[in-house]
Amino acid sequence: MTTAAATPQRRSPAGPKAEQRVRDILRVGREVFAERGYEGATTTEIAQRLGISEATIFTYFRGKRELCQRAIQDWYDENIAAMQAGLPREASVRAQLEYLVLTNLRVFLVQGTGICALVLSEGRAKGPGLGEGLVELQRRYTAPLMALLARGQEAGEVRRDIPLRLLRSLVFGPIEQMLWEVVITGRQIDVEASARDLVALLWPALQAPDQELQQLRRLRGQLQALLAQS
Amino acid sequence: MTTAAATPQRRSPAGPKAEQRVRDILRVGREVFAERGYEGATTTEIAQRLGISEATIFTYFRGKRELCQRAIQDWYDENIAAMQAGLPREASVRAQLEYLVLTNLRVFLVQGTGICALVLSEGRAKGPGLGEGLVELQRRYTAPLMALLARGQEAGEVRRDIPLRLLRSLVFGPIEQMLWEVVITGRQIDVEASARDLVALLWPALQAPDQELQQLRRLRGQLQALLAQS
Amino acid sequence: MTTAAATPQRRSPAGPKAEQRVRDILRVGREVFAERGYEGATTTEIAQRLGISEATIFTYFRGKRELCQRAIQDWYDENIAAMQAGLPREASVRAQLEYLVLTNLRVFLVQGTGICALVLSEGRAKGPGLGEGLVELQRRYTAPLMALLARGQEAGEVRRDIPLRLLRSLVFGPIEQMLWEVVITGRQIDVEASARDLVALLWPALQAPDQELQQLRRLRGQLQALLAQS
Amino acid sequence: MTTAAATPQRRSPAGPKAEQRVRDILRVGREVFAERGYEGATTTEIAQRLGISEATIFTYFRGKRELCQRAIQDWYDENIAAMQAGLPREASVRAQLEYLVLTNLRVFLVQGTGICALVLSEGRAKGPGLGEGLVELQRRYTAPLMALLARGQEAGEVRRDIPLRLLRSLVFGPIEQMLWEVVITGRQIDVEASARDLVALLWPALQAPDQELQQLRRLRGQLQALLAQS
DNA sequence: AATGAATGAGACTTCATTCAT
DNA sequence: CATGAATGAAGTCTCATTCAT
Repeated sequence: MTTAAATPQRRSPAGPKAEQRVRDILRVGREVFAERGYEGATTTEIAQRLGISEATIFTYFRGKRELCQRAIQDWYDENIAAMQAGLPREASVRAQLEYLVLTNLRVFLVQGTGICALVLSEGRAKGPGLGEGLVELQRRYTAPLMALLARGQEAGEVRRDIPLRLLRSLVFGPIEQMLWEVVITGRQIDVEASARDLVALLWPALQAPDQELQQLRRLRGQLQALLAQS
Repeated sequence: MTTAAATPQRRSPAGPKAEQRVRDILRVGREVFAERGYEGATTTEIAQRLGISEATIFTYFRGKRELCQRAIQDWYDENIAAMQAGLPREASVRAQLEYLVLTNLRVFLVQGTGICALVLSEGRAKGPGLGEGLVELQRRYTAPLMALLARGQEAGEVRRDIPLRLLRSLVFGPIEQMLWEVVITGRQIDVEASARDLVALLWPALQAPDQELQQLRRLRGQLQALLAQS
Repeated sequence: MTTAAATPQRRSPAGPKAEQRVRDILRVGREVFAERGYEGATTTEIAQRLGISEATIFTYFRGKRELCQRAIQDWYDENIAAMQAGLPREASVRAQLEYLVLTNLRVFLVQGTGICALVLSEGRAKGPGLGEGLVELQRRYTAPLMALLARGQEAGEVRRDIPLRLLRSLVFGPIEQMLWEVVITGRQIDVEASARDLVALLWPALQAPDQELQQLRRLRGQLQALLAQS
Repeated sequence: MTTAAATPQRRSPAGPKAEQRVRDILRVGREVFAERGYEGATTTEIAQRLGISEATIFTYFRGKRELCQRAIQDWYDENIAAMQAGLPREASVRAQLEYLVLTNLRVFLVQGTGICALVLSEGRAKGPGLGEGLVELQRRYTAPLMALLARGQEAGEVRRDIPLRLLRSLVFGPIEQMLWEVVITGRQIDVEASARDLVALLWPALQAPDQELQQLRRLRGQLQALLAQS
């Protein structure tokens, strides 16, 4: 009796107008989820900000959860693209690192940390939460930095004796900390100076010890010269 | 004449049995809030896990918010105490730093990062949320590290040219990152090794540049000896 | 920066069907509040009597309090309008008074005294209760009688030496008493006869003493005539 | 199996101490019910004001309803007794009327109108409410006035052509109105002057028309004298 | 006799979601 | 396609009442 063919779910209508609708809802959805968190956000508010009916949202999305997931995904896609697009691949490793740090700071300071907090707090929800694809997104998000660090290692500018993961934490960790400080205290900061300072602070730790050794050898030479003079 | 008499507050019981109840509820409340976040947690679930009636919870706490606040505060109090109690004040600055890093990693890895995420995500809630006393708690939580860094500066072992705040971020940031990695990927790590590695990684960045100079001078002495031998 | 954005208000629907719903809910709400008092009434009962979901009530009203306030206001508006519409302004003061008394009796006997009791008992509630606009409504409700009494005073038919307030009490007081008797004992009364009787009873007390003097003078004339005949 | 003997409900312990407890609870219960209304009052508040446990209340009363009923009854008993005790039975009917009016005003103005409102609003509750014995209590409460009016009728000082019930309404109605005015507006009044004024206002309406005739006859005599002189 | 402690029942309210139009 | 209208399910919280101690 029951035909094997799945009922064609009449969701997500197609067409250029429809695409615009989807984009609008995603944009505002992102805003609201970022401001209020997943549970705190309501479809009512999203619909009201758009000036449309709540029901319309459900014409384009299967539910609140899906909308939120897609909003997060969109945010990642945008920022991953931006991160990769602007990277000055010809510059020095350190310069590229500065670019990535600066861009990361900007992403959050300009767009708010809401999405970040959203991901952090919803990513850990028990049961089948939002967090399905988050690991992969996070991986892609941090990919440019990972690649850069790898290139740095190859070039002998970044130490090889520490797992990349740990180095990544060393970079992203302080960034996040700085952001929370801004959020909590409300104090404004000079983004570019902060990026420069942070990289200056991190750079010695990232550098390869053998690199240090080379420096020391160079130093030894210099010292020899010095000693000769004294 | 008919001045508004304040509605009487239902006092929470105060006997010895009561104290145990309060502890139980706080313990389970902490669990659930950590797992689900403030909005996602329900008094129903807390009561069910305890095998008690929902009403009982409200006999001991004025409401969900108060329960959550006290759960967070409890968590902080416990860990602040633990952090200060075990600190080897006679050891070197670096050894003390290792202790703090290790303890922080343990705190979260053993107890879960839920509370941390809870604080992070609810701290930013609009309006008069949970975040009343959070700033102060956070300050007390980071106080041991701050004090240590300050002592390090006085001893000339930690660079003075960078604000303490930034140095703190440099320490806590990577810790948090490592924790997230554990949570997200589910991979276990060797806590003690990780702590050692992280400090080794951080130490050069924390050291005072003039300290480096001193090292170089010591190095020069050694080099002189070396040179003499060669 | 993260200023608390007002939570968006769920707007009540505004279509033509919606208006009917609002009217229905107000009608039944008035009934239930009248029967049970504010605290005693439940949204559950109102919804059940209407055969709708409780949630529907909250689609149209912000809450129980608002529903009750609007129900009371509606009741007042209806009756104030009715009172003023039917007043025979060309008739004698006494005839108009009879009309007002009769209408008042009818208002309560037909619609029940519930709303009246509701207003009386909730008007005194501690704190910011329902009683916000009640004083004003009550003023408007008694306005026709007050105006009539004032006109009576100007026309020399109502005594001027007593504050209007007291005269008003003299009229409304017994009306209310009669109503309670009906309610409590359940005995039916002849509304029109009662109104006539009550006015007959009140009239001497309302009349101006100098008016009495005039009557006595008239009487004196009649007496003179009488005396002459005797 | 089930013995016919009713289980002896172990309620209302006896003894002199117990009686004091009952009195205390009734006293405070009256206060709270008067302030908050039946639904608004809580056993919690009553217990707290007494400094005893909630459970104790239920040792002496079967439940909230019973407590409230007995509190109301007590109030009536007290005031009925007071009303009858102080009545100057030797004075004129009018003087006795003034006493009753004054006492009624005092009862409410001193003790608050809470109980009055309580009776009014709970007396009409649907189902088996508090209102069981209220009719009888109300009858006894108004008995002194009824008796006085009856004596007045016998003495020819109060008109006989109007049912006593209506005359009673004529007296109590305005009293109640005045009270509500005091409660609502919060304005203080001179109780004794108000009582005098009200009786002065009512007296003509209460007087027997044949009494009036007698007055007119007396007047006629006086008029004759007057006419003779003129 | 008094109470500390617990709770069942039920209140108001919110919100994601559905469906006929 | 968009939506007005309705609602089931669930949430937080209150309170009269019971019972072992």
